[in-house]
Amino acid sequence: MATLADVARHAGVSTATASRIINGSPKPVTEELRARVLAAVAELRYVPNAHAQMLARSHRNAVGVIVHDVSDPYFAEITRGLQRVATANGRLVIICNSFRDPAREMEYIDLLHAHQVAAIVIAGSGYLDSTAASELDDRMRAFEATGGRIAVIGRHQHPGDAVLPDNEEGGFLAGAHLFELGHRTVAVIAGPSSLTTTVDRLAGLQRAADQFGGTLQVSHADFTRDGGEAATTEILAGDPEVTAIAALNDSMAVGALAAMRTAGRRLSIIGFDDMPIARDVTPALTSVRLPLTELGERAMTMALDGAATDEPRVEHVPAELILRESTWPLAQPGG
Amino acid sequence: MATLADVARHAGVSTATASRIINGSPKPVTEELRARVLAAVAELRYVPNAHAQMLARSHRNAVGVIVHDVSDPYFAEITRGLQRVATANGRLVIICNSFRDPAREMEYIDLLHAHQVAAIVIAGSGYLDSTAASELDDRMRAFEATGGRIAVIGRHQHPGDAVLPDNEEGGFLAGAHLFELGHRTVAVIAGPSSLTTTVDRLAGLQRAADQFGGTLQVSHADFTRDGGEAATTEILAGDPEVTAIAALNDSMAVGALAAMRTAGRRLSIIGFDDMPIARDVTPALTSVRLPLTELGERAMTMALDGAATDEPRVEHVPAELILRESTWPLAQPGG
DNA sequence: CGGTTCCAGGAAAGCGCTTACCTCAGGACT
DNA sequence: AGTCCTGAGGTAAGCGCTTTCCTGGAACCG
Repeated sequence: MATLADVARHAGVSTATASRIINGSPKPVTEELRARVLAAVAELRYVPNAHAQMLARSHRNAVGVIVHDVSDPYFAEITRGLQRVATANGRLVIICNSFRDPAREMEYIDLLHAHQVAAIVIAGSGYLDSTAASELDDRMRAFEATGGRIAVIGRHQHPGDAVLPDNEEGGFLAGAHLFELGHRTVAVIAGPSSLTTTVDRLAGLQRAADQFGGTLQVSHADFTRDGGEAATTEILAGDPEVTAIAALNDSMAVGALAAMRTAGRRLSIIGFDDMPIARDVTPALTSVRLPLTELGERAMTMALDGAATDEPRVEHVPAELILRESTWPLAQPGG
Repeated sequence: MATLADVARHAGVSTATASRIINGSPKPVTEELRARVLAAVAELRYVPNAHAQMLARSHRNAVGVIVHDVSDPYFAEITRGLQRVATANGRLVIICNSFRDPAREMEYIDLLHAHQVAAIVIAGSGYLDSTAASELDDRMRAFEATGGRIAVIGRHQHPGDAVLPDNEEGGFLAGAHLFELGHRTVAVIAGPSSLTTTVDRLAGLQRAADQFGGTLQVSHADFTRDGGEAATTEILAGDPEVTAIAALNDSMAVGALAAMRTAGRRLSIIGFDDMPIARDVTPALTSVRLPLTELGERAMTMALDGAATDEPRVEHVPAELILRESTWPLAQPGG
């Protein structure tokens, strides 16, 4: 493993000079030395040790990202936005999957902290469990105390920079849409009740139910396609009053579609997030859109130009109803 | 920012003792000192500087992953497998998106090299451009020369550890299936011709065509859904002899389905990769399955227990045809 | 020509940790 | 009583790099 010292020796200069040349420091250097050093670098295949650099400069270059699961399309979209902004700013991105486990999340915060990242972006619903939440806050605060910035996406209970999709409003939009179509009893396939996303969307749905005088039948699944399929199978076997389904994300809605196909039934269904797949299933899914990539971009932007302001900045991002073919007026089944 | 020295001072011990206690070194220490140090750690919210640790130990802990694009479901699946194995081994994973750009890929190799990762896994088709390929090889070799391990997924031209899905055989499977159903002229929506994945799958398809006496009409897209949709629109407007389509990945196949729906036409279509979405579109997509998560797991396993063997290890992973509803015998259109 | 500026380049002090080696008691042994 | 351990803890030498400060000589001035 070639070191700077090797390069310097090889080129017959001091490490100081070699370092300056390699990093293109403003200090003037003779062309000849520069050439010698560069030649040595090439010959020795020298690659600077990033850890030593980090230690010597106090410059923090990397940024950390904690998501529930990158391979979930929802987070994949967010991550895409995060990465775009980060790499545009020349930052190295370290991505961590928390798998919705607060403990793991804390570990990762410490890990990223230890790696001296300049900022951490945490995406994904928060935890209702207040012990977990406050321990997390502790960790975040410790990190921020050392000059790091934290931005969260969709986690409004954290007091700090945040970009917040309006989940409550989204829930209301979904509910209002269904009730306006004449549905009176709507089955809701919710996510885990420990997540704020679930709670918020549910709250919006409930507000719509109250306002339109409808009824909600809530069951809980795990935000996965298969969970949605299973939940729907039960719904179809249950209360015949149910004429429409609201799934709290598109993955579960897709599973619901499969269950209905299997059962040979067709209820109106609305999803959430408007993931790319929504327009490619049959019927194309009506969904409450959240601009995921944009959420990521905004959060990373916020995290990177941190320190500019000292008081928490909060950006709200509205939800939007995307009408497609999976919802129809109650009177004319079969849409 | 609290340092080890701060903790030591606070607890009234030397940094050596503090370090030993914090890292749980085997050296025996009085209970009292241990308690004092741990208390200081908690009070000061001390988090060790990972860079300093890396530098002091010569231990390499992180592993790097380079993929074309994590938010592409194909790579999301692979990444999932990579992560599973890596975190199970207590490794930090650094994920980099090359966006199919060899130059960026080289940058990332150097970056990961600089970060002293223990291993690098590169997933995704290689580049046919021989200049790019050889420069890449150069970089990899330099990294390996310092004791790092490299494993590639689906890139057979790299001389080193590799796990290789059998793309050629997959292409053959797809072609054979279509020709056996009685189709004689098959339109192929290929990926960029600069990628080996494209070339290999195409070769298999061609072998099937030769063997069954069929004809291929190849057009190139970019492996995206929209690219597939556009290509299909052209195909439908072209040669009426075409009765089936082979898309070289599922994303493009999904786009093709959309184009057919728009045009009101229904040709048999087969996809590639068997991504999760394949079973949820209508008609459900017949596809050549590659065990993506497994590819990731195997590659990471290989990369991590490196140095065990010195000669390159190559694992071949077979492709498998998954029959669904998007292909049917030529005689009975409408499947 | 002596003195003042410049300027290219080097010496060396860290950055925050780990760890090999050393010290110093107290106890066991001959 | 004198020698040797042995266990608990400290000292300090790096790990590979950056950067401040210093040096020696060339260029410039009156």
